Amino acid sequence: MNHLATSIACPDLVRSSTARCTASDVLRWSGLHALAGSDTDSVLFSTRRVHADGVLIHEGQTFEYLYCVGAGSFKGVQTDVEGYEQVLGFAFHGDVLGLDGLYRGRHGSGAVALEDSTVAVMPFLELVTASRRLPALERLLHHAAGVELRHRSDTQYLMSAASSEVRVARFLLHFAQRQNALGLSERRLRLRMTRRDIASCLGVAHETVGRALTALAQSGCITVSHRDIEIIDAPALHEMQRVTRGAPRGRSAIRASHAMVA
Amino acid sequence: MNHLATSIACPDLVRSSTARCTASDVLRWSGLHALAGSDTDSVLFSTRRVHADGVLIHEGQTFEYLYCVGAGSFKGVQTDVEGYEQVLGFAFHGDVLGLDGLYRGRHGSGAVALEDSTVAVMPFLELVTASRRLPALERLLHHAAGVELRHRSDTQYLMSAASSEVRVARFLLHFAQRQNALGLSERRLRLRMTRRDIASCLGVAHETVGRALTALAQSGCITVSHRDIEIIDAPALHEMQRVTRGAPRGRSAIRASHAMVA
DNA sequence: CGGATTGTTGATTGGAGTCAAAACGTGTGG
DNA sequence: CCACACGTTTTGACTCCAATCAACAATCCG
Repeated sequence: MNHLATSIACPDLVRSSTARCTASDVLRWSGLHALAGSDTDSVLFSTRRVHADGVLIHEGQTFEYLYCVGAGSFKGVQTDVEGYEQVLGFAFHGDVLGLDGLYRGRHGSGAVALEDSTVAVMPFLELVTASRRLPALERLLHHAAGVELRHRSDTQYLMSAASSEVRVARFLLHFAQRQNALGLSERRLRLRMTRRDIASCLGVAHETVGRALTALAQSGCITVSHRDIEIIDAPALHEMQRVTRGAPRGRSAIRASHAMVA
Repeated sequence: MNHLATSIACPDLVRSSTARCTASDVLRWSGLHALAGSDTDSVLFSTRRVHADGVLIHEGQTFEYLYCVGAGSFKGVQTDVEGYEQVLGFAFHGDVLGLDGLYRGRHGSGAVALEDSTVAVMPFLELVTASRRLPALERLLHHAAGVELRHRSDTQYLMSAASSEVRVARFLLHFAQRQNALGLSERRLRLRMTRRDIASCLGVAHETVGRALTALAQSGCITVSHRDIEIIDAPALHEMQRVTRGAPRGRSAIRASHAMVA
């Protein structure tokens, strides 16, 4: 996967300070295979290894780099004055981290590795200037922003569910969908994060996440073994996940489709 | 504020199809005053009026335009299969709508006007090509993405609060802060949205929003009259808003600052 | 004026937060 | 290799907050 074009020949033992990857690699990681070409092969990024629980981005840090996850996984966090750590979301292979630094040149949220991980380090200003020559890099940036916004919406959707069981069911389905998009199994899930991280992200107590998981297991939807979860009855999970807050009493959806503006 | 440069002389009766504004206007609306110059004066956008409850962006619509709010306000919505309308956030003067269309070229969420409003219509592809010549437009795009991501984080923070009263207090403070950033009063707030919209955004029942408001009023923090809210005791509101889920039991914040990776 | 939407208030009840304790896993150092 | 400490996970019991249902008042429309 790594084109070590001009670099050292021992891929496995490359020092993190010297390891490099190309923009084409990043494009492929992000799912933009068609945009990887000979021109982007010549754009090199350094890579950085982050061990489990290591901090890739500190909250409040000045914005300099964007990172693309090559291997491993991260959680996005925001710590409030009380020291409570709110988990904003999770990032996996191909996701770009650090985009919130676009606001006022400071990272409003941090990124912490859930396991030993590797990222491509993309200096933002260089990326921008290079993107004026290379539309592929421009597309990469826009795509990354779109994906990030999409993930935020999804997370809000998770949190909006009324019951905790529904939230957990949605979380599992969402997780499975992302795994599937990466070519992994959508049935066998290995959770990289703790129950507490999930709980923070869903806005419930961490005990509640556990209870919801055992409840879902007892109803036959899933099996749970530590952090390994297997989805047994996906349709049942989907059915469970549908229940939202309140009845669709208003006809707001209908009204909306009427209220089209020319 | 609007430069009706070459247009008709009766501003109030201008047809939406003919009204125009310049990129400099949009830059100023977004707070990027320093970037507005003679070069951006020559870039024209058409404007569009949307009456109250009018739909600016339909969910699922193909992505063509970005919109910058010139006057009025909007809510971002996502309707699920059941017809339940989840409010993702609110947009005011200077906010850019439609960025979630960057993901797969379709708008994942819609935008509905809370009152009669006006937006600048920016064709995305034209904006991108123009931005290669004009760094100011490039900056505009990045700034808009940063602001959008910031708003999403803020909304997640609102929803993460344990008690409903805290959520509402945070919502008011957040709202006041945005009003203040626009040069409006941070004490006198006029809510443009219904209690139900707020409730959806905060993830609580709409009755609960009302109860929380009356409770905050009875404790002397605020006064409430319909949709007009005055913040009487801002420090007390801040104090109220601090309470988060659970005690700061772990030393995660401390550990994080130790776990710096080179 | 009348209908619909919005907002408020009350009574009830279930669900989830909280506290507590124990089982389980993991990694560390003796 | 074992012992120990620490974090994670699970389970239980209790309490209370907020969802829900319901009725009503206020407001905004045409």
